[in-house]
Amino acid sequence: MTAAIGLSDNHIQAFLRSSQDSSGLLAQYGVRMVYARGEEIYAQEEDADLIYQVVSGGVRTSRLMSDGRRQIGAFYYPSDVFGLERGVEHRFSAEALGDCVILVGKKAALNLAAGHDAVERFVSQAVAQDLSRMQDHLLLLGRRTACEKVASFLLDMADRAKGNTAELIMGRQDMADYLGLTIETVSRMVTQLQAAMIVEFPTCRQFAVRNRPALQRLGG
Amino acid sequence: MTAAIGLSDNHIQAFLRSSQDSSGLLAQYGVRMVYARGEEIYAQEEDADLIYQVVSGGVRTSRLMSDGRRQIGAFYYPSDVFGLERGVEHRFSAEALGDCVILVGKKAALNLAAGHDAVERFVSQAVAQDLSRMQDHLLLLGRRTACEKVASFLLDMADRAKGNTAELIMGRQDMADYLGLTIETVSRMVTQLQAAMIVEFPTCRQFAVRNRPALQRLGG
DNA sequence: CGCGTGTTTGATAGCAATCAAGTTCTGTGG
DNA sequence: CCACAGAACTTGATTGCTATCAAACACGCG
Repeated sequence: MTAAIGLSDNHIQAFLRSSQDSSGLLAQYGVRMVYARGEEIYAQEEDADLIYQVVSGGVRTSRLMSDGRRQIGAFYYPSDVFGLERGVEHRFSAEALGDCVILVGKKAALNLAAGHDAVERFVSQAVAQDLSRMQDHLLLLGRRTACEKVASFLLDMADRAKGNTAELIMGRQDMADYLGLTIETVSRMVTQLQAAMIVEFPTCRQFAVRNRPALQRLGG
Repeated sequence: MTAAIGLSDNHIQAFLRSSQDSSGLLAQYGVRMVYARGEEIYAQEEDADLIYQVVSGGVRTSRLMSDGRRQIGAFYYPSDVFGLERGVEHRFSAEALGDCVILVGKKAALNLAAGHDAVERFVSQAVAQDLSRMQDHLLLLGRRTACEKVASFLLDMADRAKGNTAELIMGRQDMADYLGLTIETVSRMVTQLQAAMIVEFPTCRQFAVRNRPALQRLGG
């Protein structure tokens, strides 16, 4: 799983533990939890001031409408912090994409243990990242075509993996619910991008970027 | 303008100034600025740690793609705080919808003047609201039909005005760019909702909710 | 009153959803 | 190791919603 972004578990642990900045906060004071594929990490209506950080595996946040339509809010990879979006009442739930390890900490407890400032820096940095990603997501959903959505998504995944190849930790349905498309349309666009020699999928969960400029023209 | 949400400027001033909570922070320590209709409050690439609060009038945040497509991130009404979305680099710009008055404060200066805790409470509350609204917006853009989008929007506007009537501070193009639709489709859906006796538009900027349950069934 | 901007309405086209099979992949048990 | 069942993915045919193109209509303002 961690191989998907090109880092070993050891590297990530080292990074999470580094105390130069506040990014190791949860590694020091959080509780380590293990979730199985599909398991719920928190529910749509539950309320608590918990902060989460991915160690290995991946997480999605999602919201289900009464008629079954679903929107995925974001995908989180190792080192990403999530669970911040639940202010007064939170509206999205979080689920494990595959088997994964998550660090969990209570904000109030972290304040006591690590100091108010460190927690604030930690949280506000995570919030800034979340807001920024969410803005990109808004533009994607509102103003891009199906082809652009998929291109943009693959570009984003490749960038997170810091390379031209990446392993997708989610299936087509999750991609569709993130992009505001149907599973069939996602599949067709992937086929189309492959036919255009822009990306290559050895398997449906792995891909390589073959023509990055073209991909950027579509999705950047 | 302030009449749009059913509060006089005096009421708003009183509210903004109240020192029981941190909501009067900018009223005490911020600078009062006046912007004309359409004027830019901050640009897409500019970077500064300024916080803004609407006193009267309204504000939109928007992002423009190179080919002219535009996505509006949010609309802000009197007492709303904005400008928080610009973490590392901010991607949206903010413009005045009509002539409006805005309070502006530098975060660093506010920390000195009002204390770290007060500023943090102020900011984190505003961030929570922003995140929550943004999540609703994501669902709206990704998984709702044109009719549902417009219904949801009108419901939201009526709720913000705390009543069954409201004055829209934005035109059809702004609505369209917020909802991820074209101006023609927005217009058609408004006509349709009117024909169904669900809402009524005396003028294109004013409306009354006639059948709230029906509107909620569509947009809730 | 006439112009310009903003909105509505109409006709048509096109993209993505839906409905419907196939095909590949994955995990399990023989 | 192979055979099989179920799930996930892909492909095809068709429909339908929303965009696009085009024109008429309202409203505010000089």
